Amino acid sequence: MATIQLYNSLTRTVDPFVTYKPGVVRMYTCGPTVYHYAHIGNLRTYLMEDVLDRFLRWSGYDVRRIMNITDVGHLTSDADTGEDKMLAGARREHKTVLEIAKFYTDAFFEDCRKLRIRRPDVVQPATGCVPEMIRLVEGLLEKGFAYEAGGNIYFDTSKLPNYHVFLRHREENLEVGVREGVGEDGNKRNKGDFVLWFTKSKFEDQELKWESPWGLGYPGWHIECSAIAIKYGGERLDLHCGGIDNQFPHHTNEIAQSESYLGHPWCPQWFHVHHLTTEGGKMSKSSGEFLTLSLLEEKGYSAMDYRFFCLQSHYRRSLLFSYPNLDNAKSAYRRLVERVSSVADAAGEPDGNAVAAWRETFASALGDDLNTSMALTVLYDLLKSSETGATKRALVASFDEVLSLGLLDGAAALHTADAPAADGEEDARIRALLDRRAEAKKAKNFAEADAIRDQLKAEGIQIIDTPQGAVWKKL
RNA sequence: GGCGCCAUAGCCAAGCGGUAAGGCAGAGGUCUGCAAAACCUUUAUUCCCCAGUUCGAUUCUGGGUGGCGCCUCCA
Repeated sequence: MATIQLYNSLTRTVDPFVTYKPGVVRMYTCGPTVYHYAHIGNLRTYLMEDVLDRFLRWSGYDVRRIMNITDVGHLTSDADTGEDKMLAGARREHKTVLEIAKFYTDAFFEDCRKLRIRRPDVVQPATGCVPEMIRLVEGLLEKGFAYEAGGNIYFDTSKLPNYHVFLRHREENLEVGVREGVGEDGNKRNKGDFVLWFTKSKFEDQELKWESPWGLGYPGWHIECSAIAIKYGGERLDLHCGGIDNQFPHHTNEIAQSESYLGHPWCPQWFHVHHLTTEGGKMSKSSGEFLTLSLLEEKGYSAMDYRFFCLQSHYRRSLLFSYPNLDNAKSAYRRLVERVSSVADAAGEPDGNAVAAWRETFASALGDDLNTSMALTVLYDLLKSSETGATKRALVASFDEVLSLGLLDGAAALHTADAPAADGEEDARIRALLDRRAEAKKAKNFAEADAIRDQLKAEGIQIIDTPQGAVWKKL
């Protein structure tokens, strides 16, 4: 197993990757809040986590990736004045909360499918784990880490000697209500305290409520991840992932809850993906153009163009999204697939030694804090090298288990020229036009030849002239 | 107010103590009736600025400047 190093947000250094049980990775990745479509910034995080997941598997680890689906309890504010996001979405679309959740969960996984993101081994909606959350809150109350105030249960952050594990915040410097619309909750004993369970909310029309020892209510946001992570990942998690903005308060609160409940350290390694930004700053659903994968597709970009765009950059750097930048990735991806297609059908046996050596180079690029940009360079170097076609083909297939760029599939799709398209009639019509163009060229009637070329181009069909004659492909 | 991250060619982006990877775009070439596609060649005397450490700094330290994020909706 090659050496793997990852930046750890807890230690703030690049550390050797370790697991509690050798060879086994329990990996938790915060999932989407399903009250709206995911934007491409959200998707970047899942995409980079997917590369990590795939790379660990490729390296021989037995990985279990767990993901929650937030379909309840994610408030627009953590004070008890907050409105539930799911409820807001439901109101917007005149549907029930669960209908909304179902619809957007499906939409989310459809985006993931297009982006070739492996489906996590465990996908758990929060609404399916309420008893586990209640048990966790009970445990925290028993151990004295939580208190009841004004009908809600709060976590008492003053009970922890080191609550701010990621950032060196000092309690007195925290500003309450930095963002617009966030009010102060008078029930809290300390500024950092947060709600574990609500029974009282100013939004009494909360649609989903559960019976609990404290009355009819619903869970706070942070408790769902602790409950789901412990249920499926056990008491010792190896790796916890998420967007950088979740470092505080969400992940900080998760650690506080989980470790207080378990009574021992919980997860030693934290992987945070930085933001996709636009010229105006951080991408959000409310401001500016709402950039979804579907929108990119409408504009002529494929999911793989976007995946390539993300892979070119490092997960721990913010990435500037712009259409010119995406155009850049689009043509780079197209050309990459073009190059791969030249070895896609290579016959013969790959050279075992060469395969091992290239795999090692590839592994050390990704093992160095998931340097995807460098991994792509290894791919380019391979394609440029003097290795045989069979060796290249085998390695492209291997690398693509991690990169998941659909390289060989994409290359196969380019071969419409050789293999007639499924629609034989269409193919025959185009071939007839190509023959007419060949005749025209022979007769030096270039005006007609060019007219045919322009006509096909207008239909989205590109003519490629080869020494053996013209072939075509769809653009 | 506090806590962090970042600054490398026209653009994206690696490298992080030994003299600037890779990709896109651009330029030149091969091919072509002309194109397109493909392929080949080429593109930073220099890494935001100023000090310091060092034989040597894009890389380390200090100080600036600029951009971004977090401080209870956020991936």
